[in-house]
Amino acid sequence: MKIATWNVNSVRTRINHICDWLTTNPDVDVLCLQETKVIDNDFPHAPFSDRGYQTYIYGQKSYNGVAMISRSPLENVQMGFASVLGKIAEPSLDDQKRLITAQLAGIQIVNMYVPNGSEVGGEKYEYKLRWLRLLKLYLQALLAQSPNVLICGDFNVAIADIDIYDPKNRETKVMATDIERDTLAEVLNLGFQDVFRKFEPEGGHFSWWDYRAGGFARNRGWRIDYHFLTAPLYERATACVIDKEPRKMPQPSDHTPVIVTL
Amino acid sequence: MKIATWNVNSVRTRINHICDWLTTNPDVDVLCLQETKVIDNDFPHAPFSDRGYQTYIYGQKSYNGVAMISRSPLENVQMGFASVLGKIAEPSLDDQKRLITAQLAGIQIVNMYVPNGSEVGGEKYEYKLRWLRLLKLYLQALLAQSPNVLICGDFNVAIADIDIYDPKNRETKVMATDIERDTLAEVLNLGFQDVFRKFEPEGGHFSWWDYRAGGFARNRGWRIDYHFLTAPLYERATACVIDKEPRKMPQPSDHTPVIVTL
DNA sequence: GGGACCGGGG
DNA sequence: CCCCGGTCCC
Repeated sequence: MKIATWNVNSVRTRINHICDWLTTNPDVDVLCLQETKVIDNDFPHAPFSDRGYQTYIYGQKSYNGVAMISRSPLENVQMGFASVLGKIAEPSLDDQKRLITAQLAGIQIVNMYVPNGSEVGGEKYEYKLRWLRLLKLYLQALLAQSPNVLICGDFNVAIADIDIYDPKNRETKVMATDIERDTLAEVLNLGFQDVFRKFEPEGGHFSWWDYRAGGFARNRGWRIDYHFLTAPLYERATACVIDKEPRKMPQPSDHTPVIVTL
Repeated sequence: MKIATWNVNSVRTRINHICDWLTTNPDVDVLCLQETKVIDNDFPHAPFSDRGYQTYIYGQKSYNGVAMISRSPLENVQMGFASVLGKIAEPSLDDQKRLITAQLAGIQIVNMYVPNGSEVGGEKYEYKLRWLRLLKLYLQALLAQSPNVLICGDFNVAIADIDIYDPKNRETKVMATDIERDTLAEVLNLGFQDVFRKFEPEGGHFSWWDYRAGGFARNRGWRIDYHFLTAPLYERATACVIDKEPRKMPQPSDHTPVIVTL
């Protein structure tokens, strides 16, 4: 089974890129999208259903939005924190549509778009940290039901220095501060491992390059898109690759897909 | 000699269409553009100079803007009413960049983008009529200097019922009212003839189709782009054609080129 | 419907 | 740098 994650930065703008990518990657079973940036009523279902995919969407206007595109029907699709946790202490953490989960073949797949955080120490940064803390409770609840949990998406955190083209002054950079790393580590310590690192110990592998200042041309990237797997899935995994091809196309997303093979 | 007029609805958005069109129409000597929608500092000169064309521009931010693209250098380029008339009674008629003229091989070529008028009877409609009245004085001044005057561009008036796909209720439609026609006729009565009609008496030939409601697919068009010629040039003319091909391309301008052969 | 600008977000 | 959503204009 192949599961992919891709922050597409608008599913409508990128629909042709996504369809072309599915055509050249027909063995991908589930594609997890982030930043669909579209309300559910306007989601382009037809391009996917025409190609034989099911679509599961959780969108909002303008910002955020996640979706799962699957060859086979998914089961028990749940959107947002509250759908899993019941009443949550800070309901505003579900205002932004960033989290969808479903089951396929005994695997609990969680697709997420972690808040970016904007500026270190700002209000959005604090929201990001609170979001990650609630994510821990959310995943605890899922882990209580299944040992096979895969979480993937745009985590907006480079978890190690080798995941940033230039980690200098990283404490000033959102996505790179110790507190973000530690807060995410608290989540991952529930029993999730970075499957990309099972196969690739070296740095210099990135999943996002800023549109500005020729980030991609100069390979000034960050690895912020991941698949984190619980032990049974981690053992099963036979590959995890970053596909840089879509980032080379005209008018690309700033992110590129990451694919895990189980 | 071939002279073309084309309202491109943004020269930057349409630059590839324009260059492709020049490549397939290498015998066009002068291309008059309207609605360049770009300030002079941002005009894309290079695509034209790379292909061996001179560029003469008179632009503004967002709206309006005209340009002349020529294989040979043009002479005595003048922008706006005041450059020809000196002080004008209503200087605001030069606030919008809609008028450029130059000479080539003894022909005075005038490239214009007549105000649209927005709604019949409104403030912009009145501005359009005043603009056309000043145009008459402007052309009188040019005619005093040369018998060979060609005026072309987007006139935003369908001069006869056969120039509208459906002339019903035309008194309510801007670009079709008698007062617009009469005001433009006052200009043309200085000695200009519609050279398209030298070769084509039938209706159903249009140069503009609204983007909305499938205007082009249903051929709901208007003929509002013209070449009007003084007698010596009118006699010389051997062809005048509307080239609908660019309007069939993806992401086209709503107007298509009109080419006169002298 | 499709340009352009602006302001917000990354 | 590029996306979105408003607003203006045609």
